[in-house]
Amino acid sequence: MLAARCRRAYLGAMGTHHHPINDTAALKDAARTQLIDRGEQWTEMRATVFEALATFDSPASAYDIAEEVSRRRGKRVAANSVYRILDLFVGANLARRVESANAYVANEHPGCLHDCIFLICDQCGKATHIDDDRLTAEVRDVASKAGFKAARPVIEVRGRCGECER
Amino acid sequence: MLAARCRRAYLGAMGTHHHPINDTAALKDAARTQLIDRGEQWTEMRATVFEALATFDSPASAYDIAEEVSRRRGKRVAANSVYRILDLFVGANLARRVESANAYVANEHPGCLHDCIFLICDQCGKATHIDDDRLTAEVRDVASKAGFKAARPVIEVRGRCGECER
DNA sequence: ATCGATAATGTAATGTTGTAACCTTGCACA
DNA sequence: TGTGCAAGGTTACAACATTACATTATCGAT
Repeated sequence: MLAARCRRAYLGAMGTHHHPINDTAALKDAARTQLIDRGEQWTEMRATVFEALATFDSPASAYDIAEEVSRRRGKRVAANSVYRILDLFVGANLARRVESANAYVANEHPGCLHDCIFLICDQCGKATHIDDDRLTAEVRDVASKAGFKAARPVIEVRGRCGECER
Repeated sequence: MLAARCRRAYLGAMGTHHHPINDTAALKDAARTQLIDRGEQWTEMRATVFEALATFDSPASAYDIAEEVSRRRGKRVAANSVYRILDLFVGANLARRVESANAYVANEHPGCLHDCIFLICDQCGKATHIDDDRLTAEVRDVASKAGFKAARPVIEVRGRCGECER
């Protein structure tokens, strides 16, 4: 199962590591399990939002997602409903917010709680996700040395991805 | 002069360092010089926007700034005028955008081009700015190793400042 | 000094992102 | 059966950002 696998990776090494790539179905299932474990419900609506989110290949705005969910459900779903669910997902580590894009991505390894690093291409808009616990620990450390209690590091690198750079 | 002083600090060491604190007048003067050096005009409007920006003690939204500028000029100044000038300032390193707050802060050392790290307090809203070239270089390096050409690292730590934590 | 080119700012409208308040539905369980 | 609560719907609005086009200011060339 995804979460266990990730935990192993997380505990095993403090350096950069990778997560297996998952198809949407497995990812969705992992998300469902994760949410239920937290005592939350896995409803049709939430499932649809998660699926919609997971099928975008770039960070998607809440409005993008609302549109996709509306399409899938065959009826208009308002943005604020989507926001509620996205907030829930972010809180449960099923999704992440990309601050510099006002957009969201599915967490490829639900339940893992790394601080994460996003590389966002200004050309094609795609975001890739890196885990580097040593580096994020350093960011927290620098904050801490400044007398600041870090709750949530936001590390997002804007630039050009390999594809677009070529 | 500020810029020269900063350049020395920047070239001199690749580690954490600090910049002298400046009063608004000196800061404004440094900003003016910096902008003129880039072949841009230093107009009344721009001066007012810069002053307004510099007097906020937390990151200010474009609308906050528009309001303050309106007050100072005694007539309504529209948000888009402010956005234009803020974009110019950001491009000239006179100001920075805080992505996770949709807001702007004056650059305390105009003309310096560090990647910067912000610590933003979720309680009081204040942002403090840290330069740590070693750490930001590492962030760029991690991106680079992933085949990504880093243009602009966004490193913002959300949490509690020393004041609020007490 | 004035003319013309260009840069800066104004005006109005609109698009996008995010929240708040309140209502309805459906389900669990006394 | 009722009643309590979580999820989601509806409506309205607040906050952030951009676009297109008109007007005014600035500056260099003459």
